[in-house]
Amino acid sequence: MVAKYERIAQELRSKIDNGELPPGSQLPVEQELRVTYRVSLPVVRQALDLLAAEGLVDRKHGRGTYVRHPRQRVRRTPERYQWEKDRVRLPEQQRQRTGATERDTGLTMADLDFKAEFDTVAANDDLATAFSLPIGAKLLRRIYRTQSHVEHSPLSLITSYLVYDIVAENSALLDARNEPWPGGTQHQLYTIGIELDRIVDRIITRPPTIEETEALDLSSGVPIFDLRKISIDTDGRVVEISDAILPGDRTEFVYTTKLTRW
Amino acid sequence: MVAKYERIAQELRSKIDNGELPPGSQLPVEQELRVTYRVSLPVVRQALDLLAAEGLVDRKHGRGTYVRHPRQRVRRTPERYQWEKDRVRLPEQQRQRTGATERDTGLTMADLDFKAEFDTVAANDDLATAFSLPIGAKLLRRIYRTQSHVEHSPLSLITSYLVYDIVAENSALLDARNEPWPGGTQHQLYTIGIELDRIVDRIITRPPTIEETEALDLSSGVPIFDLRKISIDTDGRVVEISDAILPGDRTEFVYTTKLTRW
DNA sequence: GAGTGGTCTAGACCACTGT
DNA sequence: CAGTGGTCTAGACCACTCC
Repeated sequence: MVAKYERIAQELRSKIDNGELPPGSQLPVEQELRVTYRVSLPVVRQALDLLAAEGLVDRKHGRGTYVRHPRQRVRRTPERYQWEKDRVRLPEQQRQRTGATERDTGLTMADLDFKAEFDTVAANDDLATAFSLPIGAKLLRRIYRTQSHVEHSPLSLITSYLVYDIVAENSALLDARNEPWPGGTQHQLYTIGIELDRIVDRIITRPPTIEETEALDLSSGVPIFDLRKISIDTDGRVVEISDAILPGDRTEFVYTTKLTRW
Repeated sequence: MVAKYERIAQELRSKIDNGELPPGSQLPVEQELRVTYRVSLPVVRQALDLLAAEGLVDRKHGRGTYVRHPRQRVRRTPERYQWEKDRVRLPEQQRQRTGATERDTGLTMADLDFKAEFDTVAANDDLATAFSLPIGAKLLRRIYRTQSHVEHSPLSLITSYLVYDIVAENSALLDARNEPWPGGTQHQLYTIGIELDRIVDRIITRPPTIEETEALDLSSGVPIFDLRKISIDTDGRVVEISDAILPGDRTEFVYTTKLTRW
């Protein structure tokens, strides 16, 4: 026995697949579907909610239900890390020109709404393990919100952790008003004599929390990427951990693995 | 004005967060919540459905609603590619010992339910572009389902594409009955004189389709990873494209980027 | 103001799970 | 068989969007 709402969803799904309902087009309104399929309103709504959870349609209050456009994904590759490192030792004027976010998005600083907040926190179990520090160790936490006023651009929520005692050596690094810092974190670390040896990316996916949904303006059903970036210096020390929340429908990761020749 | 179902969800959410409702514990049944919050049943259900979509609880028909356990994630790293390549030129007996899946999961072939189906398809726009071939080019499509009878292990759905005219040189490669092939795809390619130079991983995330939900036994709200692996040989030719669907709650990717020294 | 989706009520009956 | 979640009805009223 297939449920009615499943059957309705199935029929709409195939109309979307075969192009009868192309991206951007409006689905029949709830009342109309109620009549066509001879069901009560909640059943129609259940079918549409299901399609929304699958990412096929967008429900817009007061306007209608629309077939979702496939999103253009912004590609993220680890080449950015080497690019950042190469910029560190350039003169400030050149470093200032553009940051990594602008490089990724193609937007200029004027289009971006940049916010940074700093505070200190005690390392929890998770962070302490990652840093190889005792639980409770003092960390500088930096929270970045990059928003854009122009549409269709990727946003992100980034939380970065640094070991407080290490970065306190340069007090300018403790003040959020110095952000955005020309040359980014790698240059900040450079000011206290730290050179990065490698960066480890760990990628997971999950449904967003309510806050993430709002901050990233996610449609219902869209999952998020949670990227943890671990920066390790030339002494093998973990010097920064950065957690980025990225919209799952606007992001793709590309990593190339070179194999040794026979 | 906060909706009632939102308020109920919020209250249950905090009880889960603060440990009052630990992982594995059962939530109050719908009827009980209906009384406690003085709302109708659909409202309670809406709240619980929301928590399920967020991945916080599992709804089990006929049994109750339970706080979900955080899943142990299986780590996927690109080191497996080099490992596979190194195995290619070992004697068959050693290659036979274990495959990549077993290496990843720690399970032996006896625990795994392995299925392979081969057919040929015409390259669509997407595949033709990736292979740098004309649309309609003949491809060998290989579909693998790896399931496990023991619990808590990762499953995957893999679709692999090879250029038909290239692999037809060794007719053994066209027959699904030769799977699982000791040494995997890299060894199969080796039999026709192909050596891989590099592998490009492209990772996206999205909600699962109905079929994927069933095949991977996903709880509601769990997104999936879609990993496209592009294998490029020493002549710079794309020789294999493999699309893997992986459960989002049981998978993590780890990639290390080595930076050049100053 | 008209059209649309969002929330909610107060029930009824069915399907699955475990004893 | 009892307990639980799954589906469905037939309404009512509210909130948002756009003209």
